[in-house]
Amino acid sequence: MTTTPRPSAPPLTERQEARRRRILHTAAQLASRGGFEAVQMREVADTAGVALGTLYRYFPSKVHLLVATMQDQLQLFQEQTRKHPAAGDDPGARVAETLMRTFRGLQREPQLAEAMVRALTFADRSVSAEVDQVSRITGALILDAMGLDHAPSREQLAAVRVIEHTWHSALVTWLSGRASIAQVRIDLETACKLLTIEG
Amino acid sequence: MTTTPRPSAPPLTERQEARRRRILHTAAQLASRGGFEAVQMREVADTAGVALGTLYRYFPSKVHLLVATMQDQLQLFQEQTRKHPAAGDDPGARVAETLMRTFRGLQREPQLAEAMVRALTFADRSVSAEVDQVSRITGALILDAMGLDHAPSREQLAAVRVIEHTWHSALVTWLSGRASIAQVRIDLETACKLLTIEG
DNA sequence: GGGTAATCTAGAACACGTTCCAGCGGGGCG
DNA sequence: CGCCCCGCTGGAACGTGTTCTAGATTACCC
Repeated sequence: MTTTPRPSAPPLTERQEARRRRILHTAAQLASRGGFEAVQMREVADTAGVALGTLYRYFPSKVHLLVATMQDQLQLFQEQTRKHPAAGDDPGARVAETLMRTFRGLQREPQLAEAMVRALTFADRSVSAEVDQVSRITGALILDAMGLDHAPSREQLAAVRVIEHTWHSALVTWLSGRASIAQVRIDLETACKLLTIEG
Repeated sequence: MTTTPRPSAPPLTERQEARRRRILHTAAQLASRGGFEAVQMREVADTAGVALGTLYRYFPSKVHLLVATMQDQLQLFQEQTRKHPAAGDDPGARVAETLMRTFRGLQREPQLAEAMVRALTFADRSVSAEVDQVSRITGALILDAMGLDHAPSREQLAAVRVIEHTWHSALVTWLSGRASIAQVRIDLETACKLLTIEG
């Protein structure tokens, strides 16, 4: 569940893996400075030391590139969270706390967050596989935080979906300056009530 | 609450109002055909019979244009809904039903829906006022469907926010082909449970 | 009607995502 | 070793959103 880099593609050589990393790192760096619009494909290519055509061979569009960056970052958060899981006896509270921690992680680089989330929501069908992967990681994050000792019920899975929707949409409203962090917390906590209530 | 076209701007002359309408109509028409990317500013201007500069005077960006289109469409739905409100004794069910109706309305012109929603989620801070207006209409739609005879409680308002998040995000996942209509219905119904439950 | 300021038009120009092409280099295979 | 294929490079070129400019038209006030 932790690594699914290229399901059905030939494995990359070491140099290629290094290139891919350089590109992702450059994208994150540029995004951290100026957000979505500061990630310019020519500049990414130059800074990462690859030709523009090569950049497009690795990531077929700017959106693909930034969604891949989001995958990267989310996996880092996931590892962090597994090392230091949220405490508490209420599953809903643990989930809300975990998501708020992730939120604060994103908040530390708001421009990077803006770039990744804009890409994520702007993505069309050609990126749906990659976006789905992000969604899967997010879902895993939530399920981890629930700390179940058995398989989740149908109701729980439905609740997780709504929490995920709330997470994404709240992120968007925060990034566009239409909601405060406090409001995001309230929204997440409200959605998490679905976990502890028998519908 | 129904009309807030230009909060603090000089009123438009008749010719100007007609131009604005022509532009919005053209945008919706082009979007219906080919979605977001088919709405090309030059073509909108040509078809609407205005100069490119004029188009940009009325709508400062493609995103502004499509968000305004969304406002337009949503208000139509709102009028429809007020004429034929959803029946049923459970507020949550009424809300879910109302949103599903709106959903099916959008489904009738999927390309138009795609264009409007892509614009809505891609919007940056410079469009936040307009996006907020869309959010307000959506909220009103939900509150109408709840059919309250008194002011909504804090918990109810919180639930409405989560329902709205779910609505937006579910719309996005449906448009990008990652969720079926049935799944969207389930997600909305799940979120609507928050209304009938005392937190 | 005349004057003036705002608005509109036509079209060039610019920025950036994306595509394409010609040539080069390195790694595997005979 | 020589050859070939594949990926990489550098750079031109294209499409579309956005901006800018000069001149025509309109709206409005006297």
